[in-house]
Amino acid sequence: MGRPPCCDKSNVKRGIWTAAEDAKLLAYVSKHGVGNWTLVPKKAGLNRCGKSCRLRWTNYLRSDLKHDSFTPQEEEHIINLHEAIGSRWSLIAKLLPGRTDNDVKNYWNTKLKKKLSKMGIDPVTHKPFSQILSDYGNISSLPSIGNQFGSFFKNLNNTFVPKSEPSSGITGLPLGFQEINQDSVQVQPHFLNEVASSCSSSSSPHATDHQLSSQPTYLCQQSHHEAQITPSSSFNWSEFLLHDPFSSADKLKQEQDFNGTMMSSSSAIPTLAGGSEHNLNATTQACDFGSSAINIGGQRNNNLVHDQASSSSMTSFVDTILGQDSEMQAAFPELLDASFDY
DNA sequence: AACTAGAGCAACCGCCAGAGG
DNA sequence: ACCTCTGGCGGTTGCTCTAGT
Repeated sequence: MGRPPCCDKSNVKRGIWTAAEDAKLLAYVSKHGVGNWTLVPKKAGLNRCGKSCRLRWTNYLRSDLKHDSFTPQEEEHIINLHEAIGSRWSLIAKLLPGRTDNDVKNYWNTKLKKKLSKMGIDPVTHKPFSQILSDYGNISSLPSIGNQFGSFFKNLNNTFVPKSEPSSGITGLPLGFQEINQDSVQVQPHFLNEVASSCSSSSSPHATDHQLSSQPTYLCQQSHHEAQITPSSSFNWSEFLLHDPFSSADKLKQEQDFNGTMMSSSSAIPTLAGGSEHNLNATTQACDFGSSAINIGGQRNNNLVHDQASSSSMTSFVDTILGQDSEMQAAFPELLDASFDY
């Protein structure tokens, strides 16, 4: 006999939240804090599962959330954090102020996985496809390898098979993925050019400002003592990052500020690859983000609310709600400071 | 204008860990 | 030690929107 459901699903509303429900939840949480989520729907007058309320709050209603699109800097950090710690979305989100695990997860699944595949990088291992192939030698033996390379083959099929050239060495691989030798695998420049031109994003003239390093390394998360593979042909993620031609000056400044704060935190990232959960937590907690409004693991910063409300692309309803929230915070700072801890 | 496919995203599901009795 | 409950997490689903035909 399994665990009983947290609520009677036949009697609770499901699906998209209405503006009225949002308002009720926001008003309740602003006044009382979160506390026991199972009691929240009842006290707030909502016919919802407590779990659903918590999710709605954490993923949408929190005033410290960004509702605009991901910046190239954020994208870069997601990629590197995923490389370091895998699909630990909540941890990754904690290192990206204003983003939720759901945001990051969705963005990864819809955008970044495809982008990495286009670049010839397996999004699971962050290794070049060619490296994976060379690791396992004869391609004809690969079907027996099993699930480990499920994503690899899927991505390989989706991305490269239509472009494969029969004359290139390994059957089914494009020229750009020719193995140079057994010890070092090069991603050839012409291939990178092809990838870059096939991507919707364009190279940013200031891309080098955001490089993680001049020679990105590929760490296999599944093996912490794995030797680092350094492609001899240098490139950086920023070459492939999204570029928003409609970025406003404000947004650019925001990105610059963000970059400045994130760079300090990213310096700690490489230690995560081979580190323990303890190290990760320590890094997370130590991460202050300087001018960022969020203090991870600390207290809510009320100053963010106004900026969020004025700069985000939220609907007028949400703007209104956030405005009310801001007023309530101003009126009852001690209440909120004591109640919020995320 | 109508239809379709794909992308994006909000929400749900089920599992797990930890706290408390 | 065991059980129950809750919060949190990652994976998945399904709805909505948009671009293409």
